[in-house]
Amino acid sequence: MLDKTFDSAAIETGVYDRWEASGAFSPERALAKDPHAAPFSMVIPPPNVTGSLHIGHALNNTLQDVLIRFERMRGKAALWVVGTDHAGIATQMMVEQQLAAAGNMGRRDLGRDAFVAKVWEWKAASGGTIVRQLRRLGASCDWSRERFTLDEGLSEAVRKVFVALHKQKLIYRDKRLVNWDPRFQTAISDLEVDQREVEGHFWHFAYPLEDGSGEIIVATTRPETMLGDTAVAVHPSDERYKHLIGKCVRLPIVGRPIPIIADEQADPEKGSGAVKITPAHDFNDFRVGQRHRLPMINILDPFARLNDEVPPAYRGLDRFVARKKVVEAIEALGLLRGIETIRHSVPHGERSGVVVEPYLTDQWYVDAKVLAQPAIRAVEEGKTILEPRNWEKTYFEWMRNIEPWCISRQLWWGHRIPAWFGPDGRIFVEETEGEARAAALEHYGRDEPLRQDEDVLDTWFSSGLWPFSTLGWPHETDDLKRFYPTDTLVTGFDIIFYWVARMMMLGLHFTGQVPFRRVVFNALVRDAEGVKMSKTKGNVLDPLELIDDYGCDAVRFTLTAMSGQARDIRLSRQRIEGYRNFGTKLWNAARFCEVNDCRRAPGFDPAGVQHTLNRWIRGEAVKAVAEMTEALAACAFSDAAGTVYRFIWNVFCDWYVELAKPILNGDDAAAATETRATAAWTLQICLKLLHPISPYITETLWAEFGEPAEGMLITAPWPRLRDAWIDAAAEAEVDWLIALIDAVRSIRAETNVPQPAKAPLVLVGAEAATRERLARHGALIERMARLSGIELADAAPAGAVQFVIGEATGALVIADIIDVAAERTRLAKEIAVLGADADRTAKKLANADFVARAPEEVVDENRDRLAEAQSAKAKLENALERLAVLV
RNA sequence: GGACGCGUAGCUCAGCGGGAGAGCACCUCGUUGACAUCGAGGGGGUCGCUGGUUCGAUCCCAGCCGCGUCCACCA
Repeated sequence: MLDKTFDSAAIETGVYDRWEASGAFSPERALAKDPHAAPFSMVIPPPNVTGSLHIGHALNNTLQDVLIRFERMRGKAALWVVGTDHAGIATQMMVEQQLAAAGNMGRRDLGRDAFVAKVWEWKAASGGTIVRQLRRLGASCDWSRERFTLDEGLSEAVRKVFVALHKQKLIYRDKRLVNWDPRFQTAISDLEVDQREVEGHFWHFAYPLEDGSGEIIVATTRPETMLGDTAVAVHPSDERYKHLIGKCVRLPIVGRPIPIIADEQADPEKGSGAVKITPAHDFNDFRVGQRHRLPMINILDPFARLNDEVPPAYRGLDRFVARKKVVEAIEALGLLRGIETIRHSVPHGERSGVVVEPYLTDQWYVDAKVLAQPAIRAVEEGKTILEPRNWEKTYFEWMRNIEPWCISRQLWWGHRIPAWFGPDGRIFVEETEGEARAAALEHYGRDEPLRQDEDVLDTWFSSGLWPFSTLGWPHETDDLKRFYPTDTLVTGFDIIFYWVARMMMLGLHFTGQVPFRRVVFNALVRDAEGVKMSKTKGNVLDPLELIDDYGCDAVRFTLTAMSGQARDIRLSRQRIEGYRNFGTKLWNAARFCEVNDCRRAPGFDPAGVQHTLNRWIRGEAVKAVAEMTEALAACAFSDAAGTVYRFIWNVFCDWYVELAKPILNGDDAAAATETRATAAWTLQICLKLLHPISPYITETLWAEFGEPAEGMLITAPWPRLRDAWIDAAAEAEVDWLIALIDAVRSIRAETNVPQPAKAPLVLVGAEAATRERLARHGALIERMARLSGIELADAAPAGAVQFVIGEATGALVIADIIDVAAERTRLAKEIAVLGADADRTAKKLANADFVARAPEEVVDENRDRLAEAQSAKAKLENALERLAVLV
């Protein structure tokens, strides 16, 4: 017996464990049943191991779970690979903070091995948070295949890929400017740099010419970099400076003579037209420096403090302290020529939040340009489809202009780069130290000490291998053969470059196949005001808290329903509440079935139902299943949610159940029996259709209303109904019934007939077919429309309120209650509307161009519309006349 | 500077060539045996603006206005 009230918390407990114990999450189950079951595979965007489930994860994983549950029910060998990402910087930072907070030794004091051990300790103790939370969300991923980007198998894949790319010269070492994060003292990739608008200043400095013949003015937003200037550039065709090219200025403070050079980099339109060149600390200046073979003076240490390349007074100063001091010194020298306050964008480390510095170091790079070509082609050729399709343009744009990818990080937590340096700096890149030694021995002819590269790889390097490394690559495993390429990747568009593009490049290069056939980008979740949720803003909605408050099913349904093609979702508690009510509605519909003994009838065949109502709902079910199947197959999640919502609430509950009541309580035992079985059958369809989105309530109800032979709902077969079960006659009849009941209800409310009062209905001008329908459903109509009886007549009785239903006119006899003036107004309004419609349509049909050019069915449709409007108008006009007679 | 997206009912959004829909909110009525986390009914929109294409434009095209995001650049 179902509880009277629906309590999500009560039904959610235990269900997940039963699913997991049943083996439903693994594809082996489907394969045992059918060894030829088509595979369907997906890999989870691995959440950071440090993470906890935020609303974005909730959305992303709900959608994946909807898909995998749907495909599983469709009988596919459905595999959803799960796992976590070691998240280099994020994790290292978190453990460092915890060490500091606990008053422990810092990372550097601890030393590398001890620190990394601490991180593993932390991972073992607390790394499982997000994984537990995924279970809470109902995610039906295959835990037996859970992976971690730093586990042994994935590490093997990483080493293999690195070494192979190195041997193919697609990974190389280079000394060039990188984005340096002074907080973490590591290089970061271009993608990890955020441009942030800040208040700043634009300082104009005069650099005196060495021969004392004058000065040249340059401008900068970073005055401290002048200590590393090695030239001043002017545009070659700039007449103002032509005579100075080749001369030198004496760099203030430093006293170093530096040349005035001609380079296109200098823009005559900007500032003075002359620009200071600091090759070691500016990306543009670096290129100028290369062109002119200028000295590159690195003036910073890894903490962005000034180093020994600058005058003693500045050494060891923080860059911002030095900045102030340089300005003061320039001013004291009388060389400050102006200060402007400006807003400009300054590069910040996205994780550290500090200003990053262009910094000259040796780093490892991937030649992304080469790897990008097949990845571009695969999308051009449709081997991988990005949805919504307009993301393909963004993808192409980035891929076609891709820059070398800096993959080394000066961190400790991550995949250590498999490169060993010999005493002379020669590098041996091999998968193991043993192989590196062997290579070194061969090269040197004797055993020389080797030192492994201290750096680790960018986290995205290992996540880039995720779709195939998790399936066992580089080994030719059964999983790899069966499940690669994966089918669909559901992810956020914010990581299209970081992750999707890299998986495309690495996947294609190492497997020769695309990593996934379809990428579906889900929206970004924002708060009700459209602001991106963030902890600092305090506008986060915690999905776990929402699950506690409204139930997992409601949260999942809300996220699914709101995940349209739009770029962002504005989530509010109110919205979730609405969908929580939807669950309650289904619960109560099931209770109705229970109370009315609508239980599955063994051997029931929907093909054989006789009663109009049952033939009708059978057809509605066919349509709902078709729509739902199409929507889910196309990842049109919000359409799917809308379809099942309407079918359950507006079709099944609002009409089928209501219309079934008189039958269930009526005298026709055969009809009642058939209706019980049909109701139970329809409820099963409802449960199946809703299950991918709201798995808990449906699984719970399935325990009572499901087919025992089909087992748990999670693995029950998706409904396959016959189109032939759509019965046009039944559809027309029930549509008519609904229209009639709607019309009566509407009139009653508009004319303020008290809710409990009953009135007789007179139908005028009903044709034979309508009379038959009336005979069949009279009792039902009386109940639903609260009528005291239905009669057929040639004319409406005086004082009745009239309305049009098909070819007939309905007359509600409520003379004792009627407000004649109000009724006249009502009729006049209706007539006016119909008249306007008729006029417009008539005008259209009078247009020769329209009749000649519009498709025939549109013209016919308008003719019908005109006829109907005219006929209805005439009937109401007649009613209005009779009303006048009455008065 | 380049790219993408969005402006439709009070709010959030769907529709994307043939007289605009949903949910929530609002108003009225209702404790009939699934459900007041409900039921019945209702009000509310020159579909951002201006042109163009078309027999016909919320829908297609162009321009403009407003909002958002990403990329690049800013000595």
